[in-house]
Order: sequence, then structure tokens, then C-alpha cells
Amino acid sequence: MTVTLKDIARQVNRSVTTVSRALHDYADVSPETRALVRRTAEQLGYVPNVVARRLQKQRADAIGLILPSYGPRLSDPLFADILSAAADEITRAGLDLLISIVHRPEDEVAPYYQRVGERRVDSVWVVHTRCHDRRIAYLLERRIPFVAGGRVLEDWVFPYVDVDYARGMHSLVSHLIQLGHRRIAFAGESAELTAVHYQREGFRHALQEHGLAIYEDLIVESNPTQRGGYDAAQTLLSRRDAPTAIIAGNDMMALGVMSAIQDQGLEVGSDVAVAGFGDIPLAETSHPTLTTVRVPAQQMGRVVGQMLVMSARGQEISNPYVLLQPELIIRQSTDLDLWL
Amino acid sequence: MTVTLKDIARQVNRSVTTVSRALHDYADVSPETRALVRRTAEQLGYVPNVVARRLQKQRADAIGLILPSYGPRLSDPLFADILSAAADEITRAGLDLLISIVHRPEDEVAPYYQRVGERRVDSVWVVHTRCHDRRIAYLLERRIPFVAGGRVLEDWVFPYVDVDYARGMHSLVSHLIQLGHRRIAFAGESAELTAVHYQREGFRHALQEHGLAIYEDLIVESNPTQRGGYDAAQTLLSRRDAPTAIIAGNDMMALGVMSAIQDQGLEVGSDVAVAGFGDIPLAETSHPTLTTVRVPAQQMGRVVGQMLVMSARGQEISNPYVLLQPELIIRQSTDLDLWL
DNA sequence: TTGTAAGCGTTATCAT
DNA sequence: ATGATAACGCTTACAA
Repeated sequence: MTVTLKDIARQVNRSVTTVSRALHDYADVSPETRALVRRTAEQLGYVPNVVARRLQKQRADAIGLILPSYGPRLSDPLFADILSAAADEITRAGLDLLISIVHRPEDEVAPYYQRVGERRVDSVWVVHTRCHDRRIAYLLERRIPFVAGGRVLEDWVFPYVDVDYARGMHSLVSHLIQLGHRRIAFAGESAELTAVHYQREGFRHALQEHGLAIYEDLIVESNPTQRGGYDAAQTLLSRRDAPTAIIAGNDMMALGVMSAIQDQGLEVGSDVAVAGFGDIPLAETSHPTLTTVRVPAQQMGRVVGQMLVMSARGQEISNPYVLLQPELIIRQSTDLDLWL
Repeated sequence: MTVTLKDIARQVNRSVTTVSRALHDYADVSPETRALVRRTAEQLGYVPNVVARRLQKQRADAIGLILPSYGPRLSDPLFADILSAAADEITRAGLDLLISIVHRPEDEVAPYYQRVGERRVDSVWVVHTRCHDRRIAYLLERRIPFVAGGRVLEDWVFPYVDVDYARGMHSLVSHLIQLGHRRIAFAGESAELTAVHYQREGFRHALQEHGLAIYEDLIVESNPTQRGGYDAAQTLLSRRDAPTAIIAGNDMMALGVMSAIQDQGLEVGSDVAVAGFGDIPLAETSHPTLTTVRVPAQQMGRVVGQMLVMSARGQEISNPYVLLQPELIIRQSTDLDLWL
């Protein structure tokens, strides 16, 4: 049924070797043979068997993404954009992108070793890094090629792409302070996550720099969902000395924060300012529109995709430590006068 | 560096054949040998090379998802949930799920043939089916194993999982009519999509059944985004004889519809009723909360995943035509009295 | 310019 | 109960 090099070879009365070389445009094949082989291959509908090639080349030509079900959800718009862009880069390069889901934290490292050991993939993509990430330690220890979406707080050396959350947070807090806010809160996901760690760091640093007090009870942890934002805001607003501004770790949380404020009969932007991180499409169309720190998701995806390709090919990664700069997008939720 | 069967064989002084059989629990291996082999494999850290196995078995043990960049976005919450559940089923079965992105409609069929021909995948998953879908025609013609997420309007026979949009729409329209609405609009994506076709069909059918006129100019097409819903609502509301209820093809569009209504100074739920399809998390937390036809995304994913696994294994699919029933979720956007 | 032969790591067939 | 041999489809020394 399926056509192999052997079939072509028989047809054109040449050896399999010659056919292989002809198809790969080797110089030491006569033009006539090359043409004949190509024509015949076309005619017979030859499609190379990549599995055989992989066995011979000892390369899987594939990249693995292991997605913790407790980690970034595919439905997270930002992550979806990153993933799309990365998948695009990877398929463009002729490699496969394999996705698998892992449910329990205790199973989170084994799949990496397994997939690489089994030769399913050449390199893996680690997402949602934590400050002290077992996965990274494991991969480094076993010398498994990988690229991380995010840094860690250890002084380990490995390729990563990350966003400068501290800087983004700094410009956001400065913006709020300029508007006169003195009691600013931050609600983020677990501080175990490197991203959240840097958000908190930027938060504290900005307050300090402006000579403002840091109220630790205004730094809270919550789920990275709209619901999580809602709950956190409720708690914060019920405090005596409630904050006049609430920053959320991501835009979905920020939308939840806005809901909570509105449900208390307060006005977002005047009574309480709100801001998020990400700049998902909803940020622009919410009521009021949402001030946010834009994360360059597509660029992240492109870059991480390219790095993964190099890593999978065993090439040196040209620029292995990439820190992308976010951009502050000011909208109505911090400044109602804005009519965008 | 990497341990193969040969290494184990040498170590235990047996043939490669025996080692292979021992590891696969064949009956014709002595208990001692089996134990010895297992122990040694463990000790040496043997990991089977699936590429070699695939070549020998002539199976890729993998499933391909080819995602049109103009089709369902990964960030579509519903699709993300379907995909997660399917990926879970697939990896549980020991198969790989490969994702690739295709950009141009003219390139949308070739990748299927290529991936299967190259033996990268055994079976493919077609999403976002259209009424007359070239992809399905192509796959059937070439006898490529596949499972479709959605039906077509041809009388072709192939395995699919779909949602009964017509029925969902019917109960939604009935609900609105009961509330007294007579001018109901529907804004959906292109009617080329089977899902939208059935939504329209259910829409017309429900009106007919209740003896109401069908105003064709209240059936409009728009992008499946919040923006698309916003624009469609603006157009609809500017008509003389504007509708008193607007149904959107999905929840994101419905949110856009709500924004447009609010921006015109009208109240959602009293002045104009709004409903969507999907029941994404945002539907429950929007202001007002959104009436919607719940799509059982996770179940869809599980089912399609299981079907793909059977298909990839060359097994007969036990129940190849699955039509899942949606559920009407009534919230404030059609009935402001509801205090949920 | 072309061909022969070996090898990638596994499984299957057929002996012993 | 075990082993020798071939085969899966391809690439690549090496030889001619």
C-alpha cells in the first residue's frame, strides 16, 4: 500500500541509496537520475517515513509540553496565545509539538524523563516556573534539553524566556502613586510562582522608592481566576483602612476585583482603582476599561518556540536568557477621566 | 549512553529476543529469567525506544490535531476545555497528541495526508466542521482515519461528536417567547459552520412552532468574538423595529452584545434580553449574569479523545455518532428578577 | 556516478 | 525456555 524508497528504486532500476541521495539533492547524483527519481517518487506518491528516519537519525524531531492540570489553563487567554505562537514556530521548523497533561504534582517530573528517554521528544518546554522548581532541578540533573517559560530564584543556568514583571509592576505602582493613591493592595497567585514573586518584589520596591509604607496585609494570595479576584477584593475592602487601589496578578482576577467593587456599590476608577496584568482582549472592552501591564504573549511564544527548536536540534541557543519588557496600558479603571 | 535491549541481553547472558519477551511478560520465559531481566533493566535504567517500536509495529501511536489559525482559537474557553479533556484521554492511553497550526484555508487538507503518510500520526482530529467540509471529503476519499468534532450536511458516514445546537436553540427561543419576546435576533458566526447552521435551524424552527414570524434581517453574521457581538448588537439596535432579545452564537459574543446594549444606555434583561451559548465561567459572573445554553465541553473532550484512541488503534469505534445534549441555564440577562 | 553493507532498536517468525 | 534471523524504512560509510 505505502510507497517506500525500495519501491522507487525498483521502478527506476537504481539502488535505494541512490534514490535516497537523489531525493536529498546530493551533489553526486547525475541530473538524469535525480530527475527520474523525483518524477517517479511524485508519480508513486512517495511520502517519507519519518519514524524510520528518526530511528536512523536518533532524533525525535519533536518537542514536548507537559501541562500540569493545576498550572496554567489552556483557556488562559495569555497562555493560549503563547502556545499558538510557539506551536507555529515549531511546526514551521518541521518538528512536532506533543502535549500531555499531568494531574498530580508528585507525577510532574517523571514524564519529562520518560518522554525523552523513550525518544518521543528531543527537548521539553517547562511552563509556569516556581521560585524553587523541582522540575528544573530534575531536568538539569539529568541533562535533559529544555527551555523554561519563566525564571527561578536559584542560580541555575538554563535557557528561559520571561517577562520583567518587577519592572511592569514598578511602572504600574508609580502610576497609581502619581494619581495620589497611598494604600495600594496586590492580589496575586501563590508567591511560589516566580512571576508572582517578581510582581511582589516590584510592588514593594516601588512603594519604597516613593517613600511609602508597605502594608503587608495588603499583599494577599488568591486563585488566578475571576472568582479569586472577587474574593480577594471582598476581603480587602472589608478591612478598616481599605485600599484605594487594587492590583491583580492577571486580568481575569482584575475583572473579578472590579465586580466585587461594583457589588459593594462602589465605583471602579473613582472610589477604588483597579489594574491587572496581561492585556487580554476583555481588558479593552470591560466597563470601565482596564488598566493593565501588557504581556507580549505572541512574542514570548515565537521566542520560546525558536529556542525549543534549536534546543531540540542540539544546537547552541543563540540568546538563551530572554527577558521581555511589558508595557503599561492606562485605561479607565485607574483614571475614569480617560475616554478611550 | 542510552540503554538498549542489547545491553540488558549482554548483561544477563541471554538473547535480545528473550529479554524483549521477558519485559513483555510472555508466558514462555522462565520465572528466573524474567526476574533477572526485570531487575537488570531496572538497574541499568532501561527505557524502551518507542521510535524503534513504532517502526517495527508500523504504528505511530499518535493523534494529530490540525488547528486552523482562522478556526477555533485555543483561547476560546470552551475549546480549551474540550482540548484538555481530550489530551488527557489520549495521554492516558499512552498515545501522543500532536498539535500543528495551519494558516491558509488552501493549505488545510494537505497536512492531514502528510502527517499520516509520514507516519507521524495514526488518526486525526478535525475541529470546527463546516456544512460542506473539504477536509472531511478529503479524509474519507483517502481513507485516513479521523474523528470529527462536528457534523456536516452531506450524507457522509464518519465518526463525530457534536452538540445538539438546534435543540439547545429551541429551548432558548421557547424560553424567550414565554417571557413575551416577539422580535428575537440571532447573531452567529458564519453559517458555513455546521454548528451555526443548526443554531439557525433551531432558531427558525422554534419561532415557527410558536406561530411567530421569522424576520430574516434579525438573523445576522458576525465574528465569534466579543467585538463581533458588540458590532452585531449595534447594527441590530439601530434598526427601526429593533429586537427585544438578542441571542449570540457563543458567550463571548453575548458579552459583547451586553456591552453594546449598555453603551446605548439601555438595560440588559429589561430593555433587551441577551443569551449566549457555551456557559463559560464569565457567564456566571458578568453583570447581569448571562443566560446561556451550556455546552458539555469536558464530556465532549473525553468522548472525542476516546474515539480518537480507538481510531488510532485501528479498532472499531463502539459508538461513532455522538450527539450531546446541551442544557439551558437561565440567568439575569433574560430575566432580571432572578437573584442568583 | 552508483552500489553494497551496516546499523538505528525493536518485535515477529521459526527453529531448537 | 531460548535463540538466530529477518524485518520495519531509512541514512551513511565505504567501495567500486
